Amino acid sequence: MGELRILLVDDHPVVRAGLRAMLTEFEDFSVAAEAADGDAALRELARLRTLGERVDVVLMDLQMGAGMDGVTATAAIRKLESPPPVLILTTYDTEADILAAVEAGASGYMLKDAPPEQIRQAVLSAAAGQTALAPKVAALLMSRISSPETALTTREVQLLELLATGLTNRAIARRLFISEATVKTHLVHIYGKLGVDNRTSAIALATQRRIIRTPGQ
Amino acid sequence: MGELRILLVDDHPVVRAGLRAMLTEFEDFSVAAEAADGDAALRELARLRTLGERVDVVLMDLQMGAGMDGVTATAAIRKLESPPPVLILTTYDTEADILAAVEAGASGYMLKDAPPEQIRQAVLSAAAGQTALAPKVAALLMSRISSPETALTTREVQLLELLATGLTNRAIARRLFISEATVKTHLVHIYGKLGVDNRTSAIALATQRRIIRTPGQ
DNA sequence: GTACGGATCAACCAAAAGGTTGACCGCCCC
DNA sequence: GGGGCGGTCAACCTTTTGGTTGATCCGTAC
Repeated sequence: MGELRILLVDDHPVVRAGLRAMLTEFEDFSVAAEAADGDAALRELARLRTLGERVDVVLMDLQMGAGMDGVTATAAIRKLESPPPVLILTTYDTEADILAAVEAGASGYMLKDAPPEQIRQAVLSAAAGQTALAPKVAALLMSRISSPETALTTREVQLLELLATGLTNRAIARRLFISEATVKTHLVHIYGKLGVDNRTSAIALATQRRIIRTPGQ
Repeated sequence: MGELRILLVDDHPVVRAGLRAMLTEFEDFSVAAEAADGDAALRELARLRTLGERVDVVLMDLQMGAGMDGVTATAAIRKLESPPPVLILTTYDTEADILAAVEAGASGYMLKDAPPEQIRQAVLSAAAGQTALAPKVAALLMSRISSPETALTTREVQLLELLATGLTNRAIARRLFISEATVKTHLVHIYGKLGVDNRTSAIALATQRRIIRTPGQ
């Protein structure tokens, strides 16, 4: 099928340069375009299509400093007609990131600390319509589907969000028009599900897993 | 002085490839060696010295997946005889990271989302024995010295970081080899400076003000 | 050399949070 | 229409945290 044409999406110029160097060195890869965020990626894709140029794989970071994030961009790309496969290449292997990416329609999920050969293989797999998952990611997905009982209820997530802003139990109770006893009950449930025993570790874990946004917005 | 010889320290092969490509493209730079963590960096430095090879600048990431972290490595390098300048190149611009790096003896602090030209300039500055700071970083340091009474001490920031990981006072005390009483004293000072009265709001505020990074690393 | 600030520790008390048991209600699902 | 689950509440007790006062040690700045 000739050379593989790739669209690089990452907000770090250093990383884009690295991927370009790494991918074009040995294999028959070429970089069709680069973008620093999701919006730019969609623009580039549209531009290349009007020019009649092919894009075989989109290599996408999830965390972008500004502009559209990688998950949103992936979902948008997958809604195009005959969309190119999107391979996620990111730093973090958190549950929420992975689940969000897969839900958005990503064809694979690789980590940036992977050796070049693994990344090249993943790009080839994605281009061939196959799924490419980093070993860590695959393991996490497997363990996740086997234990769904740890999921928090919406009320519990709501509590967790207020918790993260630094409110006391009494303040949370007043905010939600419930009693302090109920707040404590919810917290005990939350701690149990997250496997922690105090509010700060609950916040730390929930933030890590992207169950809530970073404290104080 | 001829070409500038650089030691790259970053746990991501992609980033190392990017820096290599970016730095060697136009300027008279050459990559003396690469390392994936602090231990490897020290080994490479020792190896190059026994070979009589010069290293003009160490380009160092702070966050390493495994092995010795960037701050520890920087401090270790600066303890060598006639140590090369260490230029930090990392993703985060939080107070905690910056202060730790400066204290460890870094010659500069740049962010990975900086344009290539800025990074090249910073490497040149560092090699010339000058200090190179990203604009954001410079601003933070300025504001800190202009209002020292509300500024947290490095020890306090360190405590705050441990706090955000969900550790109890006792656990923090053990981690830092100090008594629980001292931890409580520090916390009271932190609360006073931040204008809060409990640990969760301290974390929320410190995260908002970018004194620390999002909890749980 | 002394004054100051950072870091360390202790003792003490008050307040908040953590943990347990048990209970009631409303809703949805077989 | 009974069982399960999510949400609500109370009483009780233990542990942790918050707040205060006061003290020592060690650098550095003046």
